[in-house]
Amino acid sequence: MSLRHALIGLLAEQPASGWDLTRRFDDVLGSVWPAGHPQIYGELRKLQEEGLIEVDSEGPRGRKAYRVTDAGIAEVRRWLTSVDVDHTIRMESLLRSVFFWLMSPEELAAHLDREAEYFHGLAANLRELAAAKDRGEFGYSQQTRSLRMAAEAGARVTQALGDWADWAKTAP
Amino acid sequence: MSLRHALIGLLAEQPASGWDLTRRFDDVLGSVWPAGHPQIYGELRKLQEEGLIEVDSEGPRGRKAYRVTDAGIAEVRRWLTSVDVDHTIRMESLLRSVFFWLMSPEELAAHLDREAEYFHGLAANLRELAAAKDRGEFGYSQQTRSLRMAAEAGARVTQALGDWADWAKTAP
DNA sequence: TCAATACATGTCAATATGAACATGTCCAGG
DNA sequence: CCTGGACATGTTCATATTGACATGTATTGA
Repeated sequence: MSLRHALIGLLAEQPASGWDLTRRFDDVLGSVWPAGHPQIYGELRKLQEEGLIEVDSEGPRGRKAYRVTDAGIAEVRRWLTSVDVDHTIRMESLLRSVFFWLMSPEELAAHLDREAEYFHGLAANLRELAAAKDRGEFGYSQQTRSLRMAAEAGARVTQALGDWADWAKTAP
Repeated sequence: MSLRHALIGLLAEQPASGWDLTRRFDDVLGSVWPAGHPQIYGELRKLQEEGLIEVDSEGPRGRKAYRVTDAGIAEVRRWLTSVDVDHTIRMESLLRSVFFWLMSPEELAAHLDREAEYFHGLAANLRELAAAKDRGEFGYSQQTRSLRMAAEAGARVTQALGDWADWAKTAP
């Protein structure tokens, strides 16, 4: 389970509330690790009980911002450096491709058109995001450089999938 | 939830038991949609109750092979043609990249080396599988052609990730 | 013949995930 | 003033997923 480490990692950048983290998951991590607010609030409580994070400040409307502890940093670093990567790539697009033979040629062509459009569009967005980071629009912090690498990975993967859909349309 | 449709889809190729399906998930679908046998047996029972599959034959050691029904075919086709694709790509490799800044340069370099090796190796395997299919080693059925397309997608995505890891090693 | 291995199905408990419901606060604009 | 929208946190229920445990059968090779 990577959610806890992702939360600690995000808090290592800066203190944030459950609400903040929910939005960051929506924006940044939603496409690779979705998490709704019920899961996030629950996990934050557990992390606090375990001493990996602590309350940083309390704000208006019951807002509670958390901050990472030394133990939390150690834990996320242990995860990054000592825990084997789970290389499962859970992707419905790919799962469906195993069952393309159950679609008519027309249905398949329409499906591949939609997929190609989606992936090429996403790839373009990610390339633009990467270019903006290269232009320095987000500064040059270590965190930004990591996000730059993540954007590059996303751009390459979605480009590959868009190209694949184009290829599949013309495949034997 | 795609598990039920994946099970129906696999049964549409040929009747199979829970055991058979567990192995096919391990072999073929495990890297894009993992499922352990408890989940599979449970889902088969539900699918049978709903009339989407039925028992085809019973064999030694309590083996029960299922076969898809017309309703099952209709349901998987409905999924393929009418249900929006969930484009979430759940991938721990990519999630971790957002937190690379928490690793030392040496740790990161070692990590990227391992990732590059893993993805390039997997890409090579998938390309060889695709080539074997192109040589006709698995026949030329519609199902084989779909698996050929799936292998192509896997090869392109893993190649892109391997290339990305190489790129990231030299990134600013 | 006996033991190891592969076959085959299942339950149970714990955890993860997602959708819906519930509650209340702050702030901006009419 | 008051109302709608964004902020903020939670619970509850249903379902999905994983890992551990449990049971027993057929086959193969020593």
